Amino acid sequence: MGDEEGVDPPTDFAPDSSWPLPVPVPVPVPGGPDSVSDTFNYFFDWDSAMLSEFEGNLQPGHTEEIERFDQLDRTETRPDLAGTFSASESFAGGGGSCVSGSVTSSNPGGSTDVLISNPSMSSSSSEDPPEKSTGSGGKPSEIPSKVKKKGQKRIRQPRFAFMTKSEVDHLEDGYRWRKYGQKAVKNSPFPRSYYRCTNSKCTVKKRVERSSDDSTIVITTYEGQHCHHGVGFPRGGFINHEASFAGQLKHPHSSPQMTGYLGTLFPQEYVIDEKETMAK
DNA sequence: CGACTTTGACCGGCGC
DNA sequence: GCGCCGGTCAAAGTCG
Repeated sequence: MGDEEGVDPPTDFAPDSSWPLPVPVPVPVPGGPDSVSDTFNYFFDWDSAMLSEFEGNLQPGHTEEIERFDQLDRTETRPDLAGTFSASESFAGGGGSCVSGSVTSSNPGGSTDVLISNPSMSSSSSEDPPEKSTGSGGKPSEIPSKVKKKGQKRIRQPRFAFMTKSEVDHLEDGYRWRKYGQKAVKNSPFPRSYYRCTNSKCTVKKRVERSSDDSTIVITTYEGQHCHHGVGFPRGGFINHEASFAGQLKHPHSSPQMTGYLGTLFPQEYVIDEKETMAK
């Protein structure tokens, strides 16, 4: 009945519902801008990662993995970790937003709680600020025009970044995004745009910026994980090029169809096999 | 009219 | 302690 009527995420992380976030092509940014290099410090064995994700989703233990992954994310700048994580460890917990923290919930009856359950979700929840009361004691209740939830430490969600060669900054990925900010980044002539999933129950965010090294390369960093289907998203269907992208990665050398598919949907010149391209 | 983008300001973390 | 910088907010503007 209603448990899978489209809007609500299925009870649990079914492979077709919670997208393993796009595709973190393991691209070591060449000389990378410090702002992103940390993200790229991870070198996933994406093949395994994807498999792990799909297979592991249904396992009850993924909760722990999520937390673990979250920790990994926080260790970001540890080069020693690069290439050390096995995909199953690092990606299986790709979970983020909708589960972060406590997880999942899966709340068969309603997905709403899922979001709120995350104590660390300080940044978002803008939709329904429960009570930012934390006033932190510093600010007078006098309406600080821009009062933020203080006192709460911002814990980042697991992030995945990938580079795509494209002329457009904002690539279609099957989800609707609302831009909530743009900032000039240091060491880069290009601004960085901040997007948030328009789904009120979803706190996934993504940053989009162009590589200062190669302006044709768009660096997209996802934070969190969708807990809903993309727009017009047929269950299990790949409409999202990033998802397709993922599929492509699973068969980097034997999926000509996917390549064609991508080409059809997205005229831009996407670099699918960046492992090769960037490796040069 | 609602949804989305733009943009300036604010806040917190971090390095010096 | 101070300043820089990334990230976010929210008012105003734009568009369909």
